[in-house]
This record gives sequence, structure tokens and C-alpha cells, in this order.
Amino acid sequence: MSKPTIPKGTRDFLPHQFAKREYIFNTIRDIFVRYGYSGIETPAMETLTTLTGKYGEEGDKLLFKILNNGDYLSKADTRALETRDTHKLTPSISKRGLRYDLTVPLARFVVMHLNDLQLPFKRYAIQPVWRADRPQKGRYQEFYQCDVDVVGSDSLMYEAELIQIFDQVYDQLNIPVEMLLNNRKILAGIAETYGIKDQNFGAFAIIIDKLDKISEEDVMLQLTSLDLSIDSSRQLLKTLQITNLEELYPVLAQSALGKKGIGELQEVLDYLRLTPLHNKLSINLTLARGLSYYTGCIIEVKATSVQIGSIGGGGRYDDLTGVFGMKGVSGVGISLGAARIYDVMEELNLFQDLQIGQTDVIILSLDEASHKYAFQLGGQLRASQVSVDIYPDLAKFKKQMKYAGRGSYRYALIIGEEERASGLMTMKNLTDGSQLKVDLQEVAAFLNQQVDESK
RNA sequence: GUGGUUGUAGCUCAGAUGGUUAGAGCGCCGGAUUGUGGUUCCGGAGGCCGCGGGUUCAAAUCCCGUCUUCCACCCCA
Repeated sequence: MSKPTIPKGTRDFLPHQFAKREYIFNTIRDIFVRYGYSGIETPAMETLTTLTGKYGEEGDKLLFKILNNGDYLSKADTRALETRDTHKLTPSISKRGLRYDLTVPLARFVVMHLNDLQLPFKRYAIQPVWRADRPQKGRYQEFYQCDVDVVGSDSLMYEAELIQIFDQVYDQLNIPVEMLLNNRKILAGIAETYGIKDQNFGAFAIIIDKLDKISEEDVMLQLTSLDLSIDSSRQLLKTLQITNLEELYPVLAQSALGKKGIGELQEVLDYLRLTPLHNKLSINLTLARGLSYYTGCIIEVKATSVQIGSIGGGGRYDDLTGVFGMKGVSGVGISLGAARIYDVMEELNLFQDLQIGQTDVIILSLDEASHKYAFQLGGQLRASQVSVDIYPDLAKFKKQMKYAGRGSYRYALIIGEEERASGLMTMKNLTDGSQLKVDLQEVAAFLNQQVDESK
């Protein structure tokens, strides 16, 4: 039998990796809850009618499709099958797919359960998503997203709130970041002002989004492909460098939409002036974000000390549920990429001091009676909130000790005849090797105190 | 999806121009050491050389296909 493998772009998580990931999830979840968001869960599979057409043509290609059950070929579109037309064949052999993000399922969820929800509806979700992308570092086919969204309110307070959440999460995790803020309406206003056609807006957004990656000359070159003269391209690039909203007003004086966008940003900043932020927040007009459904504020978070692309982003989408037949419901939300956060924290050595996933104590015993005694003691300690492991048999003591040392235990509790006779347990600190005796009655209190101190 | 790159022991990697039984370090198991791990010494186990096919007297090595890894593009967390 050949060695087993897992599909490309997927990963196993070893205990220490899992523990770190849980730490990230827990930190994020705590903050989401503190801001009044409720968790929901939606299925890994959605119907393809829910998923297709929501992410653009490129996105559709990246959808994982699930073959129908049973004899799916007997019901296949024969014409499409004969002509090898994959696109046409798909609907006849697959009616489900894996979710591509958490936003579209949210829209579907809101439309389906409107009767049970009160607007504005604030929810968070921490679940895996799947994309049939070509894997690279920091880019997987299966990865977790952590999303918070508000559905059914136009208030710009939520933009400010979501920025606070970003700020607080990254501060709590000790990741230095810079938060970039822009507004799609401003971009539309710029496009309008410079005479870029509506149908070219998407291409325009993608081009300027690359400004931090490719040179200004190349960007200008690409802009001219949108029927822009060299001169106005140069002018446009200058406009994009503006970071002060006052300066921007005169440039967009002719665009009502653009001015509205400026006003929105101003209001968000007004909110944020009322509360301190830990990380830098700046206006960046070159921020565009690919997702086409954004219509208002857009935000992106970049780690300042690691080169890995964005580790979080989001924005306002005025017509979230429109595609599912419910018009006029606005949504605003952000998404945190857990896998990238993990990679950044690993690179910055931020997990080191956290003592993540440690068991408080392992009990080792030197004779049969002590082993039985250990089993009993283990039960008592667990009842006092101490996490306990017990070495399972009477292996040579050195071997037990070695096992304890290699595992993630804070203390080893050693029981032999001596300890049973005196009632004084031998406690060995596995981190620094120090050793002391603790009265049987005090063991639980002692360990709980040690754990508290290390937090 | 396009172009490139990678794969040898649990891990990191050697194995020029094809040529006996494929090596090292670390790790693992056992012993020195029957109440003390992460140090030392001695011994041992562990390989369809990613998978499939081809060329050859002979393939880890050359050719083709395929899977996987990483990189650039596209796009994105």
C-alpha cells in the first residue's frame, strides 16, 4: 500500500499547531462577542445556484463543485458531454459546491431567516472556506476565515466599530499593523472626474490596487489602456497620493458621488476620534480591493513587519441581499485571515511566551500501589480544575521522566512509597528543573496558583 | 487557468559524467543508570530514492506522463 496523502493546498494540524490556532480563534471570538456579535454556523456545502455568479468569472472557476450522488452520469446533459463542454455539463452533474467565503452564505442566511432576525443583525462566523486556487505560501485551498458583519443598517458607526475591532484584535495578538482606509465612492468619483468609463471601473480598481507592487510607470502604462492620456494618468496618480481629505475636495468638486464618499470617510474618522486606537490608521486612495460588491468604505490591514499581503480586510456593500431577491439591505463587515495571522505570529515569535496548550501536571509513579494512588489523585485534582495526565504504567522511571519532559506539561508529580507515607508530594517544575515538596491537600491550590501566575 | 521549480530514513540534507549491499547529522528504540527529562558514551531499528511508464546489460541518476511543494502571473485571506 502506498503512503497516504492529503489533497494539495490542505494541511494537517499537529497538537501544538492546533493549540496556537485555537488561541487565535479564542482571542478573536472574545472580542467579537464583546462588541455584541452572535455566532452562527452555515453548511460547508451550499447549492451552486447560491454560489455561482457571486464572485465574478474568475471566482466561479475557483469554486469547488461536488458531484451529484448516485448514477450522476445517467442524468448528464448528453449534448454537453459529447462536445466536452464543461461549462454546460456542470449544472447537470453537480448541484452543490463548497463555500468560497462567508459573506455570500450570510446573505443567503439573512434572506432565508429574516423572520427570526432583528435588524440590524450582528453576527460573527469562524469557519473554513475552500478555493480551487493554485497554492503558494500563505495561500491554501482550505483555510479559515473569521468574519464579523452587520446587516441592515446604514450607520457609519459600524465602520468605526469594525475598525476598532481590527485594532483591538491585532493589539491583543501583539501584531503590529497598519490599517488602510478608502471609499469606493471616492474611487468612482476619481474615475468619473478623469473620464474613465463605467465598464472600465473594475479594471481601473485592479490597476491602482497594484501600485504598491509594481512601478508607477507600469501603472501609468496600464492606465493608458483605459483610454487615458499620459498627462491625465500622471495627474491621476498624483491625486491617488493624497492622504488628506481636505485636499481631495477640490479635486472631486465635480463629482457628487466622490464628495459623498469623502463625507463618509470624514464621519467614520469623527467617530474614531472619540476612542484611542493602538495601531496606525491612514487614508489610502490606492486601496481598491478586488471584490466587486463593495460600494462604500473599504478597509485593509497589513502587517508592518512581515511581508505577507493583507491579513484582514472588509468594507460596505449596499446591496448585500439583492442577488437573493431582497433589495435595499445594506451590509458592512470585515474578515480576518487566520492562517496568515498564524504565519505572521510564527515569524515574529509571538507564540513563544504564551505557554499554549500545556497540561498542568503529569503524575508519575514508582510502584503499583502508587500508580493506583495516582489514578485516584488525578480524579481529585481534575475536580479542582487542574488539568492532569497520568503515566499509564510502571515503565522505568527514567522513561516516565523522559516522556514528561518531552510533553507539554508544566509539572511532574512524583509518587513513591516515601510520598504516600509522608503525604508530601514531590513536584518537579519541568521548565526549570526545580523541585519541591507540596502537602497533598495543597497540590491543587499550588498548581492553580502557578498557572495563574504564568498568565 | 499560464509559465517555472521541488520530491532520497520521522526531520534537514549528501549521493559529478548511469555501475556492487543508497549515506550523514538530528530524532526514535534499547543499554550504561531498579527514584529524576532536555548532557555524555555504547548498541539497534528504520528506505518500492513521490507514483506510473520508457531507454539501457545496468536507473535515485537519462526520457515521458502524473501527483505534490514552492515561485511568478491571474486573483486573493
